[in-house]
Amino acid sequence: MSTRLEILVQQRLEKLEKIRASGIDPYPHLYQRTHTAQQVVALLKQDGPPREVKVSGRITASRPMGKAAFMNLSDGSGKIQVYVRRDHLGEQGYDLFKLLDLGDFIGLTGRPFYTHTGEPTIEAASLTVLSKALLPLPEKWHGLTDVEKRYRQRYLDLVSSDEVKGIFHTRSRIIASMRRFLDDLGFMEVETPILQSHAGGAMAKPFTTHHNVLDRDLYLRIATELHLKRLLVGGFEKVYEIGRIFRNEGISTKHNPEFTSMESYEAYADYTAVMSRVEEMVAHIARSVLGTTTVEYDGRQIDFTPPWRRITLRDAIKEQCDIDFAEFPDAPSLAAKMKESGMAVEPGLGRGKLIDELLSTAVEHTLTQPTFLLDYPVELSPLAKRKPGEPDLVERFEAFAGGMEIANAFTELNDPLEQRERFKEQAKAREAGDEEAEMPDEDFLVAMEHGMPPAGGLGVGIDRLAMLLTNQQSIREVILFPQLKTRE
RNA sequence: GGGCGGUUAGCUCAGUUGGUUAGAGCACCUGCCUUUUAAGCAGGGAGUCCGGAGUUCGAAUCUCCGACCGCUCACCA
Repeated sequence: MSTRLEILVQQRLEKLEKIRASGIDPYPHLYQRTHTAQQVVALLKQDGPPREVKVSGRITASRPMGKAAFMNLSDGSGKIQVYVRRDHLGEQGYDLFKLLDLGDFIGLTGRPFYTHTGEPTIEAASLTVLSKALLPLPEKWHGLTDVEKRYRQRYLDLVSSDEVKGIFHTRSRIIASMRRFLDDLGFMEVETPILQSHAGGAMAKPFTTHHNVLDRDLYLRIATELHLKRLLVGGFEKVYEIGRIFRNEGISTKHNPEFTSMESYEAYADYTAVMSRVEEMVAHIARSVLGTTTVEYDGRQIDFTPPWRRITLRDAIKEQCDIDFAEFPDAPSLAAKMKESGMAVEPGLGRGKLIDELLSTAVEHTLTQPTFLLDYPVELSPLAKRKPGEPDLVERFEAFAGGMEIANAFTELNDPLEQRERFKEQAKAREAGDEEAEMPDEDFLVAMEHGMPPAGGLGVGIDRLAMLLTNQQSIREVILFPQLKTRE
């Protein structure tokens, strides 16, 4: 800590002591306001004689003028100007005012009025210190622009930027709107374990942790899928879970090691039913949160109005790079074709991974408008049901918008014998070095052997949906406390 | 993990070819000011120039090593 900051803190500590010395508790327990800042502004617009109000908030600006001063007081609703006058407040009250700093929380009583310039203002009759701040806040005009500091000390970012506050408010409303949409359709929200002995339900590397008393390694979940399906076995026909998922993979503008997903499962539905559900849900959320289904993202308009474009993965790849993967029944021939088209192909990849490669390198970034890609290779989807008549494919779709995947869904595999076979294939891939291959989960298989109804399942990336609906190009702008390296 | 860029006062930023004591605005302190609003006027204090090593008579500036951040590529949702 530099000398200069120490001086600023020392000055505030001295003021704190002076407040204490005058018999005032600078950190009192309770202050019951009668109005928020916004309510005071509304009150002033009404007719009738102004009545006294009691408000509280943080001092965010101060303009002293000798024996009077104006302050800006910010609370959760907005800000209101405060006028303090020695004549009105009295000697003692004005002395207390002089011991206040930017950043302090105060309460005050007074009558609202309009100044000559028309600013809604409260003339303070009494001041109460609610919390003395010891450290200075970021500069009032530019706020906090140091990106690292914004993430590490998000509270300062929030204090100094209404825009940032707005993004997280919107995120909260997106999730609330999603809950309401699902609840209204009769879905039941549930909670399943984050600590798991098998990290299944997705192709991803898990975080490992350890339970001391049981002396067992556990994984942080990489998906909620396998537990939600157990609930289908148990007889809950429409369930969903909104929760944190952990994946031990790279960090980027589109990836955080922990992120929020919504997974839902509906008995007696298939992926076509889920598809309409997704487009309706996203349109509903956009409408209820933003008032429109057309949003601007990264300089382009995205229209979420249903129906969204539907195209098979095969056709989408054909469209972008003129490769029809159906014509290449095995990995070597597909890899050869990809190399022929000038693509760098990692050796040893299976056919499914090659197709995934085509999707992510050639197709994904082109999908600005909401698009469903349908029918994925079975190797990539060990938990999805095969497409009738096309044994290499499963009934699966992914939804894209703004060049990002935002949802993944399939008709759920409910044949326990086939599921067991699929797990075996995944185990082989894992032995061959594929760390992302599905871990066989015997307990889940036993559940399925007791009978799982046909069902449609869905996973939505909530952070990415929030990015799209708030026009943010980095996932860190929609996660309050994104993962950063700790300084050594 | 690779490439490129960045890190200077509490905050936002300048800093010339390597050259005197590293500057400005906000914030802070003192004085004046009872309708201001990025209040104003006058004065003042405040720095581990990200860390370390090196080159040099002399380094915020050049070189090397390291830390962290951003963008981007690869992996992933």
